[in-house]
Amino acid sequence: MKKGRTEISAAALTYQEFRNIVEVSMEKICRAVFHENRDSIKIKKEEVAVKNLINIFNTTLELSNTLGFQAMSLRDLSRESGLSMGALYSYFTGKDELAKIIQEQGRRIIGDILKEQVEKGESPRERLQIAIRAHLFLNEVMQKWFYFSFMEARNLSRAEQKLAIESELVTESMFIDIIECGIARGSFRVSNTVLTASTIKAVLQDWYLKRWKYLRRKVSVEEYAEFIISLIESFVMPKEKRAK
Amino acid sequence: MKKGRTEISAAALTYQEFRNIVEVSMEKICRAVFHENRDSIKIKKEEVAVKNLINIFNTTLELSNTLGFQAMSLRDLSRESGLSMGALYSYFTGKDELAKIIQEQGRRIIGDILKEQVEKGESPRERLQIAIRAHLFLNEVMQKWFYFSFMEARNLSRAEQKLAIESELVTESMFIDIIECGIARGSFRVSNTVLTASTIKAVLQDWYLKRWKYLRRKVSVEEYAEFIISLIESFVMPKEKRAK
DNA sequence: ATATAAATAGAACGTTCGCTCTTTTTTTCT
DNA sequence: AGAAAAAAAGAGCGAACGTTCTATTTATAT
Repeated sequence: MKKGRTEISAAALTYQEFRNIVEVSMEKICRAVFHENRDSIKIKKEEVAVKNLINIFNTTLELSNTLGFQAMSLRDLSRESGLSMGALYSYFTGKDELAKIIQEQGRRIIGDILKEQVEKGESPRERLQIAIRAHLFLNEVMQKWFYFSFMEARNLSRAEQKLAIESELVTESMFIDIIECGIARGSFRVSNTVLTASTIKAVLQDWYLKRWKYLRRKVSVEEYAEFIISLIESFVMPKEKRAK
Repeated sequence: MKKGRTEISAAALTYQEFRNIVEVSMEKICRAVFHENRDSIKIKKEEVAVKNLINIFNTTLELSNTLGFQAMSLRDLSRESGLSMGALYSYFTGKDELAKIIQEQGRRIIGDILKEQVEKGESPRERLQIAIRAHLFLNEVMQKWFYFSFMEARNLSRAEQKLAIESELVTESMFIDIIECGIARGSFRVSNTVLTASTIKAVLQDWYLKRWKYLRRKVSVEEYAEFIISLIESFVMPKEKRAK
């Protein structure tokens, strides 16, 4: 058994297993984007479209993470992706729509995977642990997307901003539900459920916002996950219940 | 005594007192900017320069917080500040320098105030409480600056980025020192000092990164401060030592 | 009141941007 | 192999940007 890992959540995925799930999701998502936007995408053949969409999304995330989406010109994207300006415009109708699609599809992957994972847990404690690990592993695997999503939210349309905010609150609600369930069952004791859930989100978010820091210090995502779990459990659980 | 406020840190400032300190600092800082850049600023009279610098900085922060600094054109800044393009360029040599000056002066205010406040505390517990409150109160008063500083760090020069990172690490070191001192005196017990300090920074940062959330929920900065203090103390202090 | 200095105004310049459109290249099908 | 369809290429367009420059207005001093 891994250091610091409690037996209680053996059902949860490891980080490696997570990587594969997301890898597969990426292609599925690009295929979905292709089908949903058949009218605006000028490409007919699915294989060609999916291949280039993956390229475009990845290159956009790469460039946006260093320059910012605004500062990234479509000429930059053209050069780095190897596609001409004309070719790019066969895959989306404009720069704004490109950002919109990336945001939407990312939210979809994340929502699906998180929900699926958390439902595996049975006790509130187990669900809390799984939720923290799953969230952090997602942050790690899709780090560029999370960073992009957070930094570029300002430049979206009002409607898109609402969706991003809603998405944040839904994830937070997941933690609120887990905590409330734990309180009802007598295993948790919390002074302020909403602030507690909000704080959990904040420390999880730090993983992708300050990745340079954790990289420099050689903190692994598993190590960080176990630390955050111990921090939160020390706050929400009476000491005698925390023994393994 | 305020709800949730422990007697131990009566020496710490209230939020209102904090507001005044920063208000005064702003004019002092603009006066310093004027004197330090006398060669590049084309304005001769100090009163005129200081008045317009305050205007320019505040308008820039206002616009940058909604649009982003990149997306803010100098024509936007001209319109909103009431100064013409020509006038603007009498106060700085270019858009990049404007961002640089704002970052530098903000760091200066924050560094000065934080250090001064924390030195007031005597016991590690008191210093930890003061540091958390001071940091949060600063985040609140200078919220637009913090948001600007975080969001626009990518677009600075390499040298400026180093300074921003260094500044983050210095603040973190302050928490590390407090915790280590607490451990040495036997009042704290922590599994990982660096990660603990890092986590404190993360939850403090959330206050200005997600201000919309706390505004909507009507959480006051004082309430948030007391919550974070209770969270951190439950993690770093054995239960028996936390009694008031 | 007038001359001088200081500050502001805003048109003009060169560059780069998002985006379009026609031409060329590649692929597919008979 | 050759015709038709699909995809990629990249020059070109108008708009907006940062920046500069000269003309004009405002303040100061004699």
